[in-house]
Amino acid sequence: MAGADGIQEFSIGELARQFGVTTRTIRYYEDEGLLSPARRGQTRVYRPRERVRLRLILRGKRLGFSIAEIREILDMYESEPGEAGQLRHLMARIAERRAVLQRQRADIDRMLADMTEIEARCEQALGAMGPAKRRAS
Amino acid sequence: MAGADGIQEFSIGELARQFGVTTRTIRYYEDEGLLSPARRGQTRVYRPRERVRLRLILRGKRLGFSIAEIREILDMYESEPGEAGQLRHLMARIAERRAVLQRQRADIDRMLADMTEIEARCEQALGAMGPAKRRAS
DNA sequence: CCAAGAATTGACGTTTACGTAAACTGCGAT
DNA sequence: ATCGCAGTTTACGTAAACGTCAATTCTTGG
Repeated sequence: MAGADGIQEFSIGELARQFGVTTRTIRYYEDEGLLSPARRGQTRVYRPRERVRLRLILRGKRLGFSIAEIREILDMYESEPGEAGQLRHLMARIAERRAVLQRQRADIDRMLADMTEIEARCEQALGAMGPAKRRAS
Repeated sequence: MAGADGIQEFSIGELARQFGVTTRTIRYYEDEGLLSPARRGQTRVYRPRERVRLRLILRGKRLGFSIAEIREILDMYESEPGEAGQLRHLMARIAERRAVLQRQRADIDRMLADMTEIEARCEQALGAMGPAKRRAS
């Protein structure tokens, strides 16, 4: 489970269990260029860096992003301090992504507010219902 | 575009333009039971209620929900004050949905924080770059 | 040394969410 | 009348994101 030295290593199966996905999924992400684990012989070896990447991938998935979008986001995380033009381009992409995220946040807030409202109506309906018909507090 | 009386009506094409989707998409949502517009003859007529539903559907899409999840959410919005058991069940589903939304919100906040950090590194790299290499302020 | 449980590659299957094309209908303007 | 446009149904096509074998190899505890 861990290398002889201090840094931790994981097999594909361990990673799959930890994150609740299948090994197929992890290999698929590699095919799509989102992961590139080291190899010991023929076997994949995942170290912290790849683990972090997988965590980011799954975070993106929970937000509904496509593999292509996630690839773009990952590229942002490990962009080298390159040339000025590159940097400006990267900052533009960050701005776009930020805009999408903020819209999603607004959507979530609206939907959460709606849930709260519906919930209140439910509670009120329960309250207005003869206590005989209720079963809990 | 509007009925003889006060309430507004829309054709499928108008709705598609307003929301930036295709008519195919709107018909698909109907096939999936998410919309059920009135009919004038054979032609679909959309009134405010269906328009609101479409707005909710697209909000759900932006958050990455599947058609099935969106169907569930829509069901919550127009649940009739039914029986106590139903109400409790509905409230449980609301709680689940709220949990998902809150997790998404947390994911978004983390990602936004990351974007801010990356952006800061970019700006710093630009600043540390000989002003000769920069092109804007 | 050896059986059994992981891992690997390859390939075909599946579901979701529409896109796209064909063939037809109804209607308002010319 | 008819031209053209918007709408309708039916049906096949497709890209994305894996699922699901199958055949093979690795490696590891006993």
